[in-house]
Parts: sequence; C-alpha cells; structure tokens
Amino acid sequence: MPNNQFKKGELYSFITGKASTAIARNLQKKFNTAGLKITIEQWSVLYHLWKEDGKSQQELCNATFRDKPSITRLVDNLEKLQLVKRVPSGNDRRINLIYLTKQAQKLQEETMGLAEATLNEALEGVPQDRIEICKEVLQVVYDNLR
Amino acid sequence: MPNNQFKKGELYSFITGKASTAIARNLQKKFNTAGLKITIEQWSVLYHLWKEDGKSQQELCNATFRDKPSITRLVDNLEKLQLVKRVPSGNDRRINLIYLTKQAQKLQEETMGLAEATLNEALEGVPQDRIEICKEVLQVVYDNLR
DNA sequence: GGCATATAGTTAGTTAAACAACTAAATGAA
DNA sequence: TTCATTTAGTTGTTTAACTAACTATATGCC
Repeated sequence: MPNNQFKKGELYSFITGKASTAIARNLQKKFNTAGLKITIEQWSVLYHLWKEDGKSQQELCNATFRDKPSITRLVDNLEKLQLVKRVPSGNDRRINLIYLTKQAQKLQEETMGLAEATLNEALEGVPQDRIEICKEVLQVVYDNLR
Repeated sequence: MPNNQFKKGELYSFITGKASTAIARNLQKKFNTAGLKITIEQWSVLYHLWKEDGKSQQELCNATFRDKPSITRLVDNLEKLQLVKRVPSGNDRRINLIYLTKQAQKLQEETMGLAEATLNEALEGVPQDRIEICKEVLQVVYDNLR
C-alpha cells in the first residue's frame, strides 16, 4: 500500500529542487559580487576540507555526494586555482590526499559569512521549529534514497 | 537583527540540496531502467507542457526556473528526440510556441507513475503533516530568494 | 514615421554531472 | 607466489547551467 501523499500537482518542486537551486544561485551571486572566483561546487569541496584536510578523493566523494569523475575534475580545477594540492599517500600509492593551500584557508571566513547571509535571507520569516522539521524531513529523504 | 538559526555545521545540506539531488538521481535511474531515453531536465520541461502545451520558451523559463539559453538547448534536444515541435507564433514573430508530439503525450502516464514511486520511496515513514511543513518551508525559501 | 528601448530567442565559452571504459595499485584466496 | 577481485583515481562523451554577446522583432515615446 503506497503512502500516496503526493498529488500530481505537487510533484514538481520536490523533484526539481527549486529551493536549493535558488539558494545556490543566491550564494554564487554573493561570491561573484565579492570578487571570489570560485563556484558553489568548488566551495562545497573546500567546505569539507576546512573541517579537516588531508582527505582522499574518495572521502570527498562520500562527503559531497558526488561521483569520482566529478571529484577528479573539481580537484583539477581547485589545483589550477592554487587552492588545494594533491599529495600522494605514503601508505597506499593509489590514494591522493588533498590539502588546502594558505589561500584556501583565507577564504573560509569570508565565504562562510556569505553562506550564512544567504540562509538568513532564505529562511526569513520561518520559525525555528519549522526549519527543524524541514531539515529532518530532507534528511530522511536522503537516507531513504541513498 | 539576523535570525541566526543556522549553526555552521548545518549549512551544508541546505545549500547543496542533497535531498533533491538524491530524488533526481533515483528518478533518472527509473527512467533508464524503463528504457525511457529522457533526462530529468527534459522531463521537467515536458511536465509543464503536459499541463498545457503551446507555451512560449519564455513561459517555460519561468515555469522551470531556468534561463533562456538552457531552455533553447533543452527544446533543441527535445526536438531532436521528436518529442516537441517549435511553431512560430502568428501574433509575434519573435515567439516560438512549443507543442508536444504524439510520442511525448504517450510518455506522460509512464513517467508520472515513476515520479510518484520515487517520491513514495523518498518520503517513506514521514507523516503527512511533516511533509506539508517541509513543502511550505521550501516554498518560502523559493519566494524569499526568487 | 522614426528611433530608443524592451523582449524573445540563439550562439559561444567555461564549469559541472552522469556514465562507461580505462589504468594502477592493493587485497585475498588457492 | 600467482591470479582474480576490489579499490582509487583518470579520461572521454553527452547533457545541462551560467554568463555574455548577439540578432530579430515589437513597443512606446517624440
């Protein structure tokens, strides 16, 4: 018995993720306006390296929910921008460990401030308890499909 | 006074839209498995044409939250697949009206069933009232940033 | 009518995602 | 030790998004 909670007219936004698209575009514009020449996707990789760098590309795949070719090319472009460096692992010669450069470390504070500003705009007028419920529902969706 | 509702550790999923990415991938896999050779993005255009075709490309931009070059190329590819046809508007020679072919009309029922199945999997175990709140929050986010 | 402006759509260039096919290195079982 | 399997990462191809620059047509003001 399917839980037929969705009427057809309601399918669209959930599938296409208009809200997260709007958030990403807003943040990308803030980056551009601030003269920060990085993409949202590059930022999402840096985000996990700021928590702790020296991660392998595979670990970045898991953290960012991207496949291996996507991470290969994102790391390629981040290396071109001199924001990260690939360092071969001593233990396992298949593995690259990805380290932040000094320039990337400088980006953290500024971009995090812009990201918080975007979320504050996005969620203006939404009570905290409803935000919590929304986050929890999205987490279940992710866990159900992963 | 900003409503500083997000702590740093909670930024990531909201911005990157992992839940909607998971939904879109799941549905794309269902299309592939069923032998339906369309992308989610193409489906999102067809979705609005199934409601009513003969829309202009600009109307499709607004409906799908995409810019004009994206719609130009999606319509290009849908035309190559013989799923839509561009028809010049009689009133305004700048405008193309986009009409579904018979083949596209046949796709509607099957793809809508798969989309509902994806959403039922995604939302399994989530009570209806929490789904409603989540949808409303995402709508506010979209309205706030659009 | 004539001209500035706005609107509809296209084209070009860069970045990214999905998939398949590939190389190199590590693992594990006989 | 050897050989199949697994894991880490790369490369090639197609589709799509974003920006900027462009063409063609319509609108509105004088």
